[in-house]
Amino acid sequence: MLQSKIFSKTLREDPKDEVSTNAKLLERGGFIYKTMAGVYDFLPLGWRVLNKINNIIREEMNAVGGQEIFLTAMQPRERWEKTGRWKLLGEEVMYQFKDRFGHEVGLASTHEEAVTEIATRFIQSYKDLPLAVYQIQTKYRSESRAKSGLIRGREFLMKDLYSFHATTEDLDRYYKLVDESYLKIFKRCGLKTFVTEASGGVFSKDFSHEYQVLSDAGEDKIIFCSQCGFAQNKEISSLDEGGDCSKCGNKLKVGKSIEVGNIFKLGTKFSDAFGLYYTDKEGGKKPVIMASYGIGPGRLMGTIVEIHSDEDGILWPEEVSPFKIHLIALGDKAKNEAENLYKDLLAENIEVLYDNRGDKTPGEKFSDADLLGIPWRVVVSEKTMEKKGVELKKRDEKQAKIITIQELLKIK
RNA sequence: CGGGCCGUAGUAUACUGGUAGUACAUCUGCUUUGGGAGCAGAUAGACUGGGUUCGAUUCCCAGCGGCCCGACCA
Repeated sequence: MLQSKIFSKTLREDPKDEVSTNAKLLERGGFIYKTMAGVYDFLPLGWRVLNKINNIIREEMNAVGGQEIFLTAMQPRERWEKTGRWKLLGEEVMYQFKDRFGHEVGLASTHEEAVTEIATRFIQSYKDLPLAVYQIQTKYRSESRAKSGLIRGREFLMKDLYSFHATTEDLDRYYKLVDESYLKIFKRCGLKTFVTEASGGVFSKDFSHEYQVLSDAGEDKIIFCSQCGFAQNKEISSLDEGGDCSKCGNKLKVGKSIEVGNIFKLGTKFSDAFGLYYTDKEGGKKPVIMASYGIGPGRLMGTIVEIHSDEDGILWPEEVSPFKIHLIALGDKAKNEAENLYKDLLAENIEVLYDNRGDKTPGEKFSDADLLGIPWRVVVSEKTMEKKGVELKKRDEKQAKIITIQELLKIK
């Protein structure tokens, strides 16, 4: 991609109406644009990052047998009446309105109702189980207070996986599988998460589990053991800071954290409401046992910025970076050389953002490179041409080195 | 939803009861090219509505919008 043509521009100053690191850096870098509080547009760079994250999630969801689907945001009131949540969620987070024919519709803030209703058509026998479906889809929530950029919005992307089981044993087996899958996802996104015990809600006396990333930008508080990884949400925990970890004896700490994902056993709440039953081997009729598993890709993106940034800008972990290489041409004399290198990199299928802007000074290009946070910076200039190579610098290192173009093309 | 702070060019900021200045960005020309470059010129701005006033961007009220704290968070 040519930086001179990109549908965004970097800003020199922090936007005055943002305080959180992720919002400031993502807006300054031109990754996102704010349409209203808690509602952000994704511009080319941001959309690339978001899709990198989504694809990591897809790979891991497919690996645990998830089938990707895409459900509607707009849904009729009647569906939500089955669980009594039309009123409940309407009073809290759900956008509801009448269309011009007077039909009452709502924008889904979650999809248990939808997926359970659909499942009643396709799950009838124990032979249809287990089953897992997921989507990456836009959710709407009328949050009383949007905050912290991408961390808490009113329109946001969510990956939601729903699993259906004949027995609690099978649900437990799959729950564990998804837990491992989630840890892979967050690791690939460059995040260290604490699997945190949290309230299971009114329908389960088990814990649910949240994936928490320690960060001052977070709105949750967890008590955790940095040695063995045990963690509980402070909302439900009776443990105290400085106490001993019951698992390993280490001292417990308390910290603010961002919830980037959660997994939750639903039991038969939705199956009962929609009449989702299956016939077992003996011919008996039984409710399907369900669980749901969420990850917010946009929130994940914001969290990555909170964790991986310095005073100059973002440091994208390689797997989610919008590009692998940021190629910078300095000066007219280096233009042809840089142009050729750009083509060579493209031919090798290396993702490269090429700063071909002719009217920017070196300082501005370097500052932009630091802000955008692409892991590898490659400079072509008169100086590097004299040395018969190009300059390579990692975003998280101070020192640059000169390497040959042949070496560069092999870095993949 | 309660409380606080705040709305001035694309961005960030000044000053002002007599219609607004600076920097960056943008455009033109020339120069320049290793950490936000120089000269000359150009374009561009008071959230909305009401009130006070001869006159309001400025003062007052309301609305709308943004951020922060708190409550809430399927």
